[in-house]
Amino acid sequence: MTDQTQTQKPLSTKDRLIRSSSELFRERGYSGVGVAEILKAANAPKGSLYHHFPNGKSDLALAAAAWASDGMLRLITAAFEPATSFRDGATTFCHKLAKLIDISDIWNNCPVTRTLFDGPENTAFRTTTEHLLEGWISEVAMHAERFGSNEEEAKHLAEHFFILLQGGWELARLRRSSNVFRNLPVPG
Amino acid sequence: MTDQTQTQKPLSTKDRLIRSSSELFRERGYSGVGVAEILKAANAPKGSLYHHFPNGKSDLALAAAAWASDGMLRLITAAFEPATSFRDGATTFCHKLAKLIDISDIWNNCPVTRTLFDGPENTAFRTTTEHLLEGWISEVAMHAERFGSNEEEAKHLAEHFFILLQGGWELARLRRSSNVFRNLPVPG
Amino acid sequence: MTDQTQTQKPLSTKDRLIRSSSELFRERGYSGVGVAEILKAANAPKGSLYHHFPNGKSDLALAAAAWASDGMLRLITAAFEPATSFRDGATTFCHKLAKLIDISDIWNNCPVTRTLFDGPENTAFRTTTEHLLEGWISEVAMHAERFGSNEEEAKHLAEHFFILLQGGWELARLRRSSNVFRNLPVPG
Amino acid sequence: MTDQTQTQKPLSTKDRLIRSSSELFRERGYSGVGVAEILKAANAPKGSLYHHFPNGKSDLALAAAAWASDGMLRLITAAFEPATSFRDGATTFCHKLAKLIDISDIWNNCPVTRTLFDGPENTAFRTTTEHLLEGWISEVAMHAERFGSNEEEAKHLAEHFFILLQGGWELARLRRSSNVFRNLPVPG
DNA sequence: AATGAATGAGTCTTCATTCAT
DNA sequence: CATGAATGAAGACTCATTCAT
Repeated sequence: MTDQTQTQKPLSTKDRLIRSSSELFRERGYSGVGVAEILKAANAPKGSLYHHFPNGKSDLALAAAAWASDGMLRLITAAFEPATSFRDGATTFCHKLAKLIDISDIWNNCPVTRTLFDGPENTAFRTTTEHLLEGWISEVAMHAERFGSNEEEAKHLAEHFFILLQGGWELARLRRSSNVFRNLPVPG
Repeated sequence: MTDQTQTQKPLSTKDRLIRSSSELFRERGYSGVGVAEILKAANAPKGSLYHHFPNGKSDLALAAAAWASDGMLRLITAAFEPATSFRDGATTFCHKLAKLIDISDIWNNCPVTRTLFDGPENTAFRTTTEHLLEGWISEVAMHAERFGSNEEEAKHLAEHFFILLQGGWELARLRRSSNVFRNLPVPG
Repeated sequence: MTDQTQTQKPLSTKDRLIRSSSELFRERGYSGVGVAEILKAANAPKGSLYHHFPNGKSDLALAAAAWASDGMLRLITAAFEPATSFRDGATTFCHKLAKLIDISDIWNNCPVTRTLFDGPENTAFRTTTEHLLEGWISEVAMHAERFGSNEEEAKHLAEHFFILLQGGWELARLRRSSNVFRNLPVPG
Repeated sequence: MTDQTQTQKPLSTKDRLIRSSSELFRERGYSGVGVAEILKAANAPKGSLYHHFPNGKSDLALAAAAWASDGMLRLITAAFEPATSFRDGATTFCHKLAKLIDISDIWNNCPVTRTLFDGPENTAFRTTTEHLLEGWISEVAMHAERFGSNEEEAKHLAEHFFILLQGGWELARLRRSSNVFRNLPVPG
């Protein structure tokens, strides 16, 4: 359904690095994952990382977060586009996310905050984090407007939903249960 | 009113270790803080950490999270006890937290998740995290019951509030603004 | 007058590699310069170094030192040929060198010792170093004979001058002043 | 005769690091020696270097150069103090140095320039290099004054001698012969 | 209870080189 | 000749912990 999952031909080293590291960072955070581990998971040789990502681990984390963020945007689209109302879209999104969590534990963490909030505190990390997460919010806001909200309302709805999503991830991790998302008090 | 703030006499080495590390862990996460840095911040001699905390950094992180969690519990009590309704208490809490964030950036992170979710994945960490955070939830639920909710409703209210709090911390960090808490859509 | 300076047409990749690396090696020594940096300075593609210099960096260093040594020989000739005495030639040489140092810092290092004494200790490096530097000495000795010295005297004069030159480079670097060469106690 | 050589009791880890690295740096230059090699030569564990020298290799190089420079100062004193004239002292120094070169090849390089001129180009390295080498020059100048030179003459004599010493090291290395020093055209 | 040296596994990164195209 | 991906050994350095005093 998406390039991310349907690809059949073997992935390039660069793509393997992005995907493997994305999963690892999401699971254990930027500082919790070593370069050696990433290389092993991606089945890539040591120096190859620095060919594709001159700044090494940090460059890779930025790319990994961006890639994972794309996945979230697709999930948002898949939930909200066919919906009949904002609340309907939000609820669908939560159930889809819960299902993904059940399938693979890595979904039980925000790929962006887990990867980038735990990283070095530099401009590149801040800028990318803002760009990606504000992208989620404006995407959701766009759907809210589509369902009749004015710009102001849409913005608030989207931010509210974002807060629930992030907080939901924390409670879901604490409770080790995807049901947190199934019961999320979604606005609308 | 509390040991945490009123103490005048010089703190013991152990207490200095707990407080200093608590701030550092909250700011940069478990893996983001080195033992050397903690010792320097606490002005504690090299080997002294292992005298008070035989298991070293991880023991200290558990103690630091517990100490910081106590501070949050006191903040909950201070907000909800004199309140006239759950919503009133929740709103007061949010404003108090926003003020603390304005005073010191370290409040702009959940001291427990930042310290323990980023740490080693072992039983002690899981158990302590659950104990501390569920403690927050049941404390809030207790106040909800006090304001008339039945047990079931109170539990939901408290969980909802917990989710908003955790999600609020993420958005506040993204936006670098304590106003996120002043505008939090508190339930009640 | 020389290929080295008058060439107008664009240099070949090989020549660009030799010139760029020669400057870099002279500035920072063999181990102080990375292959990547040389390729960037020469604007040469990655694998191209190994096309022209099968043994890579070390081959290139040998060629770079030889090229730079030629420049020194030309400087010797330019100073001693029109001179009226050995001392006159030596003094002229020192002033010419001082001027070059003022123009570009790279002249403030012996291109041969800086490039080859700092390199791998193998036969090729030793042989080339000897060949180049003894070439300087016999060139100077040749001029000494031209001015009337017998073979023995000429050899001593040339070695003495060589020692002053090498030592001068060290003191000039220490003092960061080309005047060291203007005041060199030249023999003759 | 000196602390440097007469010590009988086992050296501390720190001293072993300084002495071993001093020899290695003098032989192959700052960039030519790896930390692992130093640790092996000093029989010291990995982390121990950073306990004694917080800035690692560069700190160690500064200490090693200072230690070796002390040795040179002692050699200067031993040659000039009992001398009957500057030229006598200078000649004695050259013969002593030649003997040391015959005993151990490491003496056939200036311990300071080889260690520090090849290192990172920062203020600490520049300052230390100047301090140490100007120390040699003023020590020699002091002896020149003792033998009757006025301040100006003494300074020139010392600089001249320094240049011959440094240049001598280069020619001695090129020729692989300590006789260069035995025939050095010492001033006086 | 305090101290600072010792320890070595582990960190990320750079290196010169080789390979396939 | 040119290109850029691949390669892994080696680079310097940091880490939490242990030990002897």
